[in-house]
Amino acid sequence: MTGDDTFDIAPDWVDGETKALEAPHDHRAELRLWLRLLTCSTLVESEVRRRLREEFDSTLPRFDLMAQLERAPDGMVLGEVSKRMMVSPGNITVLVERLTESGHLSRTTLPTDRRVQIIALTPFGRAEFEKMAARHADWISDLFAGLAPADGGVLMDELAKLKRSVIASLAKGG
Amino acid sequence: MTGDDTFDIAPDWVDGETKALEAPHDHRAELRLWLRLLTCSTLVESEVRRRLREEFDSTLPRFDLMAQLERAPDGMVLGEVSKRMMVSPGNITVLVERLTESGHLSRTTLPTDRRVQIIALTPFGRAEFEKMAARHADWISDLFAGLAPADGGVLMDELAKLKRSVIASLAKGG
DNA sequence: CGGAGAAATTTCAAGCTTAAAATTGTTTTG
DNA sequence: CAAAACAATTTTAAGCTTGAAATTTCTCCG
Repeated sequence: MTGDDTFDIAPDWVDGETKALEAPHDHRAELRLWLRLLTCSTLVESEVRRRLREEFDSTLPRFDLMAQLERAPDGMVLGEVSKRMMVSPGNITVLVERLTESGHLSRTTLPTDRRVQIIALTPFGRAEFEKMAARHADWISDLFAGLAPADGGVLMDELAKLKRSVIASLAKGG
Repeated sequence: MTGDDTFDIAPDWVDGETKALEAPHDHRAELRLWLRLLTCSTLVESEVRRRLREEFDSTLPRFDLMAQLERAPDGMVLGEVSKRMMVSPGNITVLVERLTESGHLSRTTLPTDRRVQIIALTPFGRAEFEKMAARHADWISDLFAGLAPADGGVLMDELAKLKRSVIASLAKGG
């Protein structure tokens, strides 16, 4: 596919614009960038999963769920949690089931609308989460320690631009 | 760990000048950076998964496996694939099973060492993969289109630094 | 040779994830 | 008011993922 000029010869009925759309653009730079981004986040993420399991016998999804609830002392509606975590509603159902069994979460049906489930951290769940969150912050800090503060700032900015690009593309093309 | 990445505005205080704010236990900058990184890769990754399913009735793990095999015309040992993909060996077993059933992969036992399985793309598998890879490159290109080439370059460099930091931290003894 | 140990892979049990269908409850409308 | 539309959640079926245990096959050393 590389070093191949097959596509330079286009039928006459292909106008400039169509040809441009169909020509094999060089997407290598974007692909490499994407692979590198994915590598970084996979490395960090699997290390975090490993340590959550080893130190707390817990999982990342559970940690994330509790993190969402931490800032909502009065609890949160299931659907809201699902949206914030960007996962399917059915997924939340299972996680909540487990965390309720283990005493980390409480769950209430809203009296005024019995379709709605509200979940919140129990005092026990909150205490457990705080332990985990403190360790989690340490881990991330260690993993990122080799990055100079200035580089961290640049990375924040560039990732913000990337995020805008991705969201714009999703909104436009779906 | 997926999440809202609430911090959309780049923090001006993350730079060399304001080190005073970096108290010993303040890990907020790293946490925010990590959340943003994760948000970006989650956004891209789930879109890629969605499209692989919709357009090809396939999955990201299968695509990744085939991608590893694409540049190995003589095939690759299972363990090598597992290392390169950074997933467990048992995982590869299942993926290979499915892709072999569907005719995308061939699998041979090495005659000189019957413990060793060698897998390779079949011609059909290669053809299918090439279709998918072309589309995949287009998707990534679109998603990243809002990022100026210069920003892409900066991002590559900064992610390289981050990757080094993470790997160094993992090696040191996390 | 023969057994200990190492290496490659598979199996297993448990958990996560999703899309789609089903369920339950509420609201709107004819 | 009932029926239809809508909303929140759960269920279901399928697939991915992992760590640990098991299996098969080699290799090495006495």
